[in-house]
Parts: sequence; structure tokens; C-alpha cells
Amino acid sequence: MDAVIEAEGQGPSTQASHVYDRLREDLLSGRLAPSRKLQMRFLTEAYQTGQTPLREALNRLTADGLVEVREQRGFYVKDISRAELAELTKTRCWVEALALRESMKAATPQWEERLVLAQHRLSRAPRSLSATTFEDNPEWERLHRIYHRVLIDNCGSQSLIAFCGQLADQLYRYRRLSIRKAFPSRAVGDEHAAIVQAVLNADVDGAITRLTAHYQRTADVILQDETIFPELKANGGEG
Amino acid sequence: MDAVIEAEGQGPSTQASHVYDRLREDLLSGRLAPSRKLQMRFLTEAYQTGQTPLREALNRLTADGLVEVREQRGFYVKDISRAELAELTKTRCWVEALALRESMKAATPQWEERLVLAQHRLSRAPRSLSATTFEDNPEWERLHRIYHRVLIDNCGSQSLIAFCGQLADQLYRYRRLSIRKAFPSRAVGDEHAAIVQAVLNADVDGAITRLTAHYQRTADVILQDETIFPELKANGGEG
DNA sequence: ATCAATCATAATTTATAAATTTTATGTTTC
DNA sequence: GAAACATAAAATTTATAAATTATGATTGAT
Repeated sequence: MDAVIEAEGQGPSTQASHVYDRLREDLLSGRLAPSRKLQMRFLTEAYQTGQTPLREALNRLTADGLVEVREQRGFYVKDISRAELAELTKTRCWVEALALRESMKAATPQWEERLVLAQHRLSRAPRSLSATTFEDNPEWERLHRIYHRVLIDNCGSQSLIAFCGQLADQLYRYRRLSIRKAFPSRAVGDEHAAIVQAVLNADVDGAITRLTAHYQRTADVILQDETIFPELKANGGEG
Repeated sequence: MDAVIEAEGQGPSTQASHVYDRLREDLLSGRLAPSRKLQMRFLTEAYQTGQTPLREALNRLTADGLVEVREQRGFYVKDISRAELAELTKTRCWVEALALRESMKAATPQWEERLVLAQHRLSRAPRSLSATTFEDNPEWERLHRIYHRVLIDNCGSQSLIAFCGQLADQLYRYRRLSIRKAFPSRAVGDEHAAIVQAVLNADVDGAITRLTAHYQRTADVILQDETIFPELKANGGEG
């Protein structure tokens, strides 16, 4: 009942699963930079493992949209672009609106309680580890992830939930890449609370509006971050 | 401009891609039966290739939802169930309704022409190779796939299109597994034409209603097929 | 003399074969 | 009859070999 996210299946006892987790973390954090080539020799030395488990992990990560594979030419960290960020955000808004609507249609007291709990825990975790400069707090990120997961959890479709998870991961990477800027100016905590309030009020349209606005605002901040997007033309961001 | 589906990327020149295609076909056709164990020794002999390309193919197929992997216990053909069929269908209706709506919002003459053409070609292909008994026509299946792809093609989200493709594949397998029954009784051609007509009339709700009814009818036929679902209780199929 | 094309070399990805580790099975013992 | 051990089967991993692509130099032409 506690591990809301980790409940995917078996405990990872193979080396492939282990290196998958490590690679995933390094991709999401940006330690492995976008469009970087992932050479086998480098990977085997850096992660101290053989080619087979690495290949397995890289293939799974390709399915997750974090790695790109070119035939006979090796693996690459998926590149980023304003256009992709915009498209992913648009898609997430569409799909999570759908999932949230269905979750609310099927609402139960148990689900509402899980949601209230997830939001409460998130609100108690500090956004940044440091008070002066922004320093990413892994625990906040974990609770944030769970919160958004619970929101759509009740929709009744495992495949839809999984798809939302993929989109969340891909967008999370953008957020991490852009996170140095101190944007705790936004009161994201209030936004999370307002969404839950709308859900509890059975206000479907209100909940969806707040949720999609939440995602759109996050994307807008990142889209303006000139440090992660090299080319800076004065267009709307649609490539 | 011709290959609407195949436009995924590079030509498959590796053995891994080749065996992926062959495995995929055998999974979709049912030659590899649901829940069957996929032993390495059997696979290497049957497909005349090594373990590395096979592992790579199996991992990709796992992401496609056609294969299941259990840690330290090998690969299995994904099992089928009434519950999963119902859930996949439900999800496909939701997501394709969304994609169709957005496609129609962004409609262009070029897209409408592609749609008309796809429907026309489909209407000209014979549903069955034999006139008396039902015999699956691969060309019809190919054109059918393209038709449904074009319908949602214009939504402006690659990831959403890819997700729809995954759902389509998984449901296609159910259809193939159940296809022996002669159900050309249904006038699916008329259904396809009616959807296109609604699209051309800019009748969003009408198009969506027809499309989802189309999918639901297909699922209902398969759900009643006792030959592929062993347990037959007199419940609705949820569980 | 400069540029393009071709050939040879080096680096890297992909595939095969062998070894290791883990799980499943059947027998024996308590 | 249940638990523990030994054996067998199978998945996972490492190590080695083959095929492909990238790189750089040399040759020929403009």
C-alpha cells in the first residue's frame, strides 16, 4: 500500500534491471547530456557491467523515449528541442485531462483519500534542499511524481496510466535540465492543492483546467530558458 | 509519400530488426500462442539467429505489449483475457476519440485527400481471400491499418500516434486469434465510409461516435468467441 | 595548386559461442 | 507427508569474433 510507484512487478534482481535504473537516473538528471553518443566501451567501464545487460537496458530506455537507437550506428541520448517540449506538453494535457475525467467518474472514497494523502505529503516536503539557492530535493520529486500519478490512477486503464508515466518521465528530464533557475517564485503547492479541492468538489472541468494550466505554466518557464536551448529565434517555439 | 506506416525510420539492416519483424508477425498471427514460453534454444533454432538479436527483438516486443518478461524466468507471449480486451478497447476509444478530434480541428485539404484515398483503397480490397470460407487477406489488413492510422494522423502529436499504434497492434492480435468465425456479416466497409463522410462534413461528434461504435462492435464479437477464452462464466466480462 | 573521389585503416557496432548464475525438478531423508 | 538436498534445465552474463561504418591519406582531375 505504500509503494504507489514501485508497484510495477518483480524485484529487480538482474544486472540489466539494475543498470537500467542507474542509466535512467543519469538520463533524467541530465548527467548524460542530450544527443550525447552512448558508446559501449564507455558504458561498460562507467557502469561496470557487460554489453548484454547494457543493451537490454538501452532498449528499454528507447521504448521510454529517453534513448534513441540508429541502426548500425549505436545509441544516443534523446535530443531535446522546443518543438518536442511543446508537443509533449500538449499531449500530456490532452491525455491526462482524459484520464482525470475518467478517474473522477469512477471516484471512490478510497481514491479520494489516497489523493488527499499524496497532496498532504507533498506539501510537507521542502521544494529545495537549500533555502538560499535552489537545490533539487529528490524526496519532493518522488512525492510530486506520486501525487500526479494518483490523480489519474483511478481511470481504469493500465495502458493509459503507463503512457502518462512515459510522458511524465520525458518532461521531467526537461524540468531537471532547466532547473538551475530559481523558479520557486511560483506557488506550485497552491496549484496542487487547488486541483485536489476541485476533485473533491466533483468539479471536473475545474480540475482539468487547473491541471492543464499547471503543466502549461511549467512548460512555458522552460521554453524561455535560453541556457538549455541553443538556437534562440523570436518565434513562438513551434518548429 | 506512399509508405504511410513504414515511415518509422531507417531500413532494417540488422538481424535484430529482421527477427523483430518476423517475431512480431508470428505473435500477431497467433502462430506463437498466448502465454507460451519463449525459450532461447527454441527461438535460436526456429529463427536461425543468435541470442543477442533475439534478446533485442524480445525487449522491443515487450515495450509493444506483445511479450512479457519475468526476471530470471524468461520471456512469454503476452496472455490474453476478456478483461484486457475490454480495457484495451475502452482505452483505444478514449484515445482515438481525442486524436480524431484534434485531427479534425487541424484539418487540411491534403489530410482529407489522404483519408479519402485510404478509404477508397480499403473498399476495393477483398475482405477475404476465399468467397466461401473466411480467409484472412493480408493486403486488406494492411490497408485497414493505414486507414485507421490516417484518421488520427493529423492530430499533431507523434507520441499520441505511436500510442494509438500500440493499442491497435495489441487489439489486432485479438482479432486475428478470433478470426476463424465468419463475421463478414458485418458491413464494416459501410462503417468506414460513414466515418469518412462525417469527417468531411466536419461533424466531430458524429465521426467520434461512429469510430468508437466501430471499435466496440468489433470487441463485442470477439468477447463472445468461446473458442479463444477458455473460462466462460455468465458475467459481463469484467474480472 | 586546390578540390573531389577512392582506397586503406581504425574504431565501433553487431553477432556468436562459451561460461556462470539462477531457477526448476525429482529424489531422499526425517 | 513435508522439508532438504542433489541434479538438471534454463536464463543471464562474459568473452571473442565478424561485419559495418567512420576517418584519413593518397591519387587523380580540373
